[in-house]
Amino acid sequence: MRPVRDALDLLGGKWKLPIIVGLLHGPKRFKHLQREVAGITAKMLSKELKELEQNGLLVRHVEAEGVPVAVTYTLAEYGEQVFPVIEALRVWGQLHRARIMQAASAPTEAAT
Amino acid sequence: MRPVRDALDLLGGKWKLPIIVGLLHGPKRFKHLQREVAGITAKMLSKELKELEQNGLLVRHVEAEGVPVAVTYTLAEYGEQVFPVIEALRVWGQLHRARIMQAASAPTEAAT
DNA sequence: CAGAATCCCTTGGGATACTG
DNA sequence: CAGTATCCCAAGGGATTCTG
Repeated sequence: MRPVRDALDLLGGKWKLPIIVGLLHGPKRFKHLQREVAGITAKMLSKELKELEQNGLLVRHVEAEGVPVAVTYTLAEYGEQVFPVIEALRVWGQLHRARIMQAASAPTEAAT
Repeated sequence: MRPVRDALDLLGGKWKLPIIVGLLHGPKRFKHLQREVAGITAKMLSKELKELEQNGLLVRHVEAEGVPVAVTYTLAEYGEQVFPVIEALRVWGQLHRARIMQAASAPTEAAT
């Protein structure tokens, strides 16, 4: 149980996992990432990225110092390791969706 | 991504997963479960159990109507399916612990 | 025992405006 | 573009007390 709590401490909350998902397919810029993670505000994204970076899950890289500065975020190896967690969630989430659909289309006993 | 969000909606938060872990090894009474899930208050446990039951993850069963009434909570098959998620979290959590330990005992480059 | 009720504080997080 | 700063509300969650 303890390891599970540890993981939950680092990956818990509304945004951590979705952000990691957004970075699974390669580095992304701040703005791009914000578009990827539907609904997140700049404030939250900034805050969460900071935490994920501090825990070594991802790496922040300043690409260009120009006036419109360019920064990219890349998943660290350590961050990529959470992939199985995401996969497990995805599988269960699909199971859930199927379950809901079925319940809606087959009110065999309950309703009436 | 959508399925992941769905799963997060049902399993997210501080207590849902720990409660499910507590029920993995068989049915438990309210009080027993509260002891199992370190730190949870009766209020939270009650609230979370209600939500988990409504989503079909577990089943509430009144064993005895006596004065000291007895109620047990059992993981439904649907709830057992989240086991892979918990396992993935546990594995990652252990990886994390190992990483922290190593960082603390081997300040090779960084420190000094 | 199993939980509901009340009170209250803390945190998450959205909106908007501003800066390097 | 990549954030930061401020304001502010709603939800999360703890402590305590009460009841069937």
